[in-house]
Amino acid sequence: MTSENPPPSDLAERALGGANLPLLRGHNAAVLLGLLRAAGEGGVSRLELAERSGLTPQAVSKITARLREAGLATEAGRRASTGGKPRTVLRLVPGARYAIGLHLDRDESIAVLADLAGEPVAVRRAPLDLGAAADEVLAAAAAQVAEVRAAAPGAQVIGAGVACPGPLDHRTGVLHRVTGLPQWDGYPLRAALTERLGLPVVLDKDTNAAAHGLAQQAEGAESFGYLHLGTGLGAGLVLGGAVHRGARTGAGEFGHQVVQLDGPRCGCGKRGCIEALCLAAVAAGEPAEAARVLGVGAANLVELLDVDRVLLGGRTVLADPDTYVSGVAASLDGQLRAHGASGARTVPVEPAPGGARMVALGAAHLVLATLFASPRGGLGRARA
Amino acid sequence: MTSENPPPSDLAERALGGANLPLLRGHNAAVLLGLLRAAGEGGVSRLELAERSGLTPQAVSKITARLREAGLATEAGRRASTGGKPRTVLRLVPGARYAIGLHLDRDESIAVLADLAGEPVAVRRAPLDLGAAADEVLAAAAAQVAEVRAAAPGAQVIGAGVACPGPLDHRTGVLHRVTGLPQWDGYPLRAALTERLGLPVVLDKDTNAAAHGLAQQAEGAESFGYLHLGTGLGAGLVLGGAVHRGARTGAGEFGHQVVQLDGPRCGCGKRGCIEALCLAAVAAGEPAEAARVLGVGAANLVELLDVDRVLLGGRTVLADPDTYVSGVAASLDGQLRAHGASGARTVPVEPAPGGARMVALGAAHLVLATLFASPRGGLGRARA
DNA sequence: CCACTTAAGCAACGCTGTTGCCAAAGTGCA
DNA sequence: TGCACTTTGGCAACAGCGTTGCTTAAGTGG
Repeated sequence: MTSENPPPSDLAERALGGANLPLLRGHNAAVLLGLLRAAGEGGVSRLELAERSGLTPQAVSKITARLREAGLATEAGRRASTGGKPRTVLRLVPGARYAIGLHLDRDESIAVLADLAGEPVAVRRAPLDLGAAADEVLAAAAAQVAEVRAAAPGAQVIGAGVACPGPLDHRTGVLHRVTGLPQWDGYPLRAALTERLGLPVVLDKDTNAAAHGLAQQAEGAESFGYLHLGTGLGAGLVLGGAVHRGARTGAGEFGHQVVQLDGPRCGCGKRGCIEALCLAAVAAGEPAEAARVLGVGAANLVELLDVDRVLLGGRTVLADPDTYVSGVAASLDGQLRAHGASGARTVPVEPAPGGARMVALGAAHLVLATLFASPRGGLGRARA
Repeated sequence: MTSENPPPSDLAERALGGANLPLLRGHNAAVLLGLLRAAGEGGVSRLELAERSGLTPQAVSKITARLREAGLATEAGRRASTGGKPRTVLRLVPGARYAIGLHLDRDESIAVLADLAGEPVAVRRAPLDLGAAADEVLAAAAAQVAEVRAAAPGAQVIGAGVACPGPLDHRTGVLHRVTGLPQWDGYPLRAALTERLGLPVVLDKDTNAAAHGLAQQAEGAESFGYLHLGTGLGAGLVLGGAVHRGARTGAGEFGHQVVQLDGPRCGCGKRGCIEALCLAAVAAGEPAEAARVLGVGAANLVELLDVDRVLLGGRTVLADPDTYVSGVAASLDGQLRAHGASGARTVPVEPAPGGARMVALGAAHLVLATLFASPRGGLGRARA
């Protein structure tokens, strides 16, 4: 790769659609990088890359040669022979690039340094008062980022992904009214951090960052809903392999889905919101009832969007994972079975792996994603 | 266009991702065709196509020359001069290709012949008993298709889109248990019709076909929910310009969203489904209450997916559009305003245009869509 | 009538993936 | 040990894509 790829996902002021050769080149490079990442430490041979990408073996040879020249990939051993010359295995070079992930939560912040393979290289966790002055918060965040960068001196860091609670605009990087923290309303966090860190910054909701990270890890998880039960209740949606943010980054408002017409009033002003019902059950020490309600909401989500699975996370869930996972699964199954009749479909409910740093790692993945292409995206397949 | 484009959206046995030059060529041709269609009868100049696609003017000249050679586009007058040579206007040739749209409903079927511009050229409406034997239904459908084809003898028909109620698999073209019509369970309708009609066939749910058609018509309707209230209640979802079908074409099960925990039992076996509540209100002669409930469900959908607008259709709505549109709008607004606080966002609620033949026309659009590219899809924009 | 402006095609070009061919590097049997 | 065979993967030539530089076409306006 003698010249840099055009960034596959940019600000995208307007999607134009026309494609030219440099774009084609960058796209194919991103596709192969995506396949290399998916192969993990085991690696892939050139011919396997050709099969999976639809490119010819010769094209794969050329493109991987550029990737190796750029230091992004390397040869790593060879397969067993099947009667002829054994296949050479190619592997991603994890240390070729790094990305920062920063999770700014209400009372703490977590920063990670992730390598090209998406593995965390360094993690820093520190208390944070998101209600403090903006400059104070930015300084703390910058210091934390500097600490994780110190873990790999000289590393080529391509950007920082920042995950926050509450409504925000992913495209402009501006925060909206974070519940209970009015001082952040309208604050251009991405611009401020870009300047402070000297790095490209992407900003997203915490649930979206988590969902994005989970989408990279779970193998065939093309579509799922990630339900986050913590101080509030939110969701991240992955549809067709990509995070669905909606027209204004507002998608995923799962907590204020009404599941009880004219039910008890919620803090948001509506009645019968699932968040109000769930949190009331949690407060009353009835996690089983909370899980039942959550399962009904999950069933609504599954039926409306036809997702493959449901993942659960957040502090409340992490405190008692078995109760929630089995409770939600039972409730969800009951709903689907009642409805499904012959369909008899079951949707797996699982705890989201990764623990507390999952959101920060997902934020780092948001940055890394600019280098890779998911198999779904792009023009389609090359060969008829 | 000396050789045929590779079909941009095919069976897609597996999305591979790699792109080569023929694919690039077909993609750009599809992009320009999409822009030509969007321009309508007014047409577009080459330079405007270049701006909107991101391609260079010279590339647009070459590609449009191929399109003109293939008969898909033509020159149509010129713009007023701005001091130099006036721009030549290009326009789609509507009669260059046609597509069949077939809506098989429970008690009637509607067939349309649509031209390249998506306009209906012929419409046939006939009673149909979907409960009859498969051969009988197929014969009736084939006869109806022959009738609309007769309206344009010699027309080049590229395929037929077929819209059905109930669950089905869009990818394989197999019907699942259509409510109340068990004989269709597992029937490979697409394969049967492909053979019978001698045309490529795409099969989709009626609500998806409607949503797809509406997505082509409404200008900037990148994302919306189409709610269909007829004998049942369903939805078609358009997210990011494309119909969202989910992993198994099961998305859009809006009617059995639970909005009343432990509410009245629904025919599906669950409790408090929005369909049961709505239809009960309709049966009781209380359309205002039905609209209120529908509005709560619409608010759930809007908040979960962050769509731009809500469209209403279906027989029940068509019978009393004003009541439903204003009732749902009021209910939806109330929900969003209560929640939104400063956001104060309003989501327009509109009746779906097109009347009874809308689903059939949308089905025809499903076929035509294989020729066009939406501005969102593809690799991105060409020029930095 | 002529200078100027704008549109659009021609020709040469750089670069993409593709094709045909050959060297490299193994296996397995004689 | 040697040789036939299989498979991998690079080299070289190539067709075809959009791009660039330039020319021609077709208007306006003084």
